[in-house]
Amino acid sequence: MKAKTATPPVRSTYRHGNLRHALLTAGIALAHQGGPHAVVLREATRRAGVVPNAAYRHFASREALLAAVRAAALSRLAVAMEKQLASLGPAKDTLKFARASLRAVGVGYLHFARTQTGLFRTAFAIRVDAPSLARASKGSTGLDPFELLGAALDRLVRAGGLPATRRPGAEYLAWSAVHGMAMLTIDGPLQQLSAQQLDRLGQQLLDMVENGLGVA
Amino acid sequence: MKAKTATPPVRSTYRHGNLRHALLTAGIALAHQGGPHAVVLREATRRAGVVPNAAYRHFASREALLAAVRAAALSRLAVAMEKQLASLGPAKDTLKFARASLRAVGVGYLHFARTQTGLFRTAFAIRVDAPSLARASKGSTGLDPFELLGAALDRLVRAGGLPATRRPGAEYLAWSAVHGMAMLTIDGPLQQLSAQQLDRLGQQLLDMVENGLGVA
DNA sequence: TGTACATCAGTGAACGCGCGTTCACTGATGTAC
DNA sequence: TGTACATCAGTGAACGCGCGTTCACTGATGTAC
Repeated sequence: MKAKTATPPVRSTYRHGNLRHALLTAGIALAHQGGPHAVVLREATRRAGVVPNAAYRHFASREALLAAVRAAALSRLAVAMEKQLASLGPAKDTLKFARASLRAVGVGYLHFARTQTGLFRTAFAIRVDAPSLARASKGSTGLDPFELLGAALDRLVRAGGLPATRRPGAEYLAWSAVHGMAMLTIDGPLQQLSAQQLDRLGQQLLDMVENGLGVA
Repeated sequence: MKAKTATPPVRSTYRHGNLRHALLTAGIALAHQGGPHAVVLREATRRAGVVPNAAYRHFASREALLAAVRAAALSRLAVAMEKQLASLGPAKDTLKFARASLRAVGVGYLHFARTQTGLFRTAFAIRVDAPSLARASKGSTGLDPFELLGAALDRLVRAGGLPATRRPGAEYLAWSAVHGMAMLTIDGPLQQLSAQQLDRLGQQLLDMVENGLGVA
């Protein structure tokens, strides 16, 4: 069960150069394959080829390192969602495009949870509160995952696809559905489904959300 | 941060009597206030007033104790859902009753997650696969949480409230929505909402599920 | 009803573990003159 | 362009921690005769 680093910690210079970055990278790698629990300060320093307490020059505590990793994970989630949005191609029909945007956000979320399970777990470890989410967790468009969902819903309202009266709270409903399926996919009974089956079920879920929200 | 047991470990007899039960009870209490991580074998023995290794007469490992606690947590979840179902009163209109049943299942789930957070977390720690769920995780009606949901959906189909063609997979869609909201309530941005707001949002979620599933 | 004995639940002591964190240090770097 | 020096990134050694788990034991219990 003990993970050995492939790259031996070789270093010619006394100074590391960019230890903070190296620790963060190592932390992300640990989170990637093992979730938040695997983000172990000593292991991160080992991978960076540095003595354990060296980490304290850059992070106040293990918790601080984990927080940075979590922010990075959220940022990657945002990027994954943006990638799905970008794959939509240019908008011809505004309404269709708006609907497709909402679905793309959901698909990106589900896909990230499935393929980057460790990071997904880390992103939602213990608590996601607005302030901490606001930090370095943005994607390349400058929006965090939650804001991307909100923007998609707003676009849908503007395009006439969602009655404005149903807009308030809609992000929580849509997020719940998608987040729940993500969780059941990585921890629950949906684990044994194939990628294809999961894709189909994901589409059914998005159908349910659209219909349930009253999307035209 | 160190939790001291209120009841001192007093025991007159050499034999404990029912140590297995005492350990399980202690484990449940630990899970209740602290989630799966708080289920620490040594602490359970401390609370049972027994030496650490005594636990090994009854559980093969810490993991075995945790599994038993998890099953108990699932069972309590089932009971919570059954309680909501029982509160419906006698059925006059079959269709109305069937719809109310589905909602009751969801409300019970959400309420359990909110009020028994530690146990809810424990029930869904790491993996919930069908076989392990089948063990001692039933409620008083002999159904586990997932089966209760399935039964509610079946009843709805029989009552004509849900087209049979939409039945397959419906439990995963409904479960996703409710499970997601439960998670966001205990770990996510829904934490700061009041009980009243959460109740309202929960009802909105169930509306979405009904509409989205095509419930008549 | 009384005694001998096997069973096995709980004891006592001890392990090795890797973790996060603290301390006083050393020596490369970049800046001021 | 050359030297003196302050800075502070990384070192080396060591802690205490509580954990899960193993070992050989002891002594109460219940059963067989």
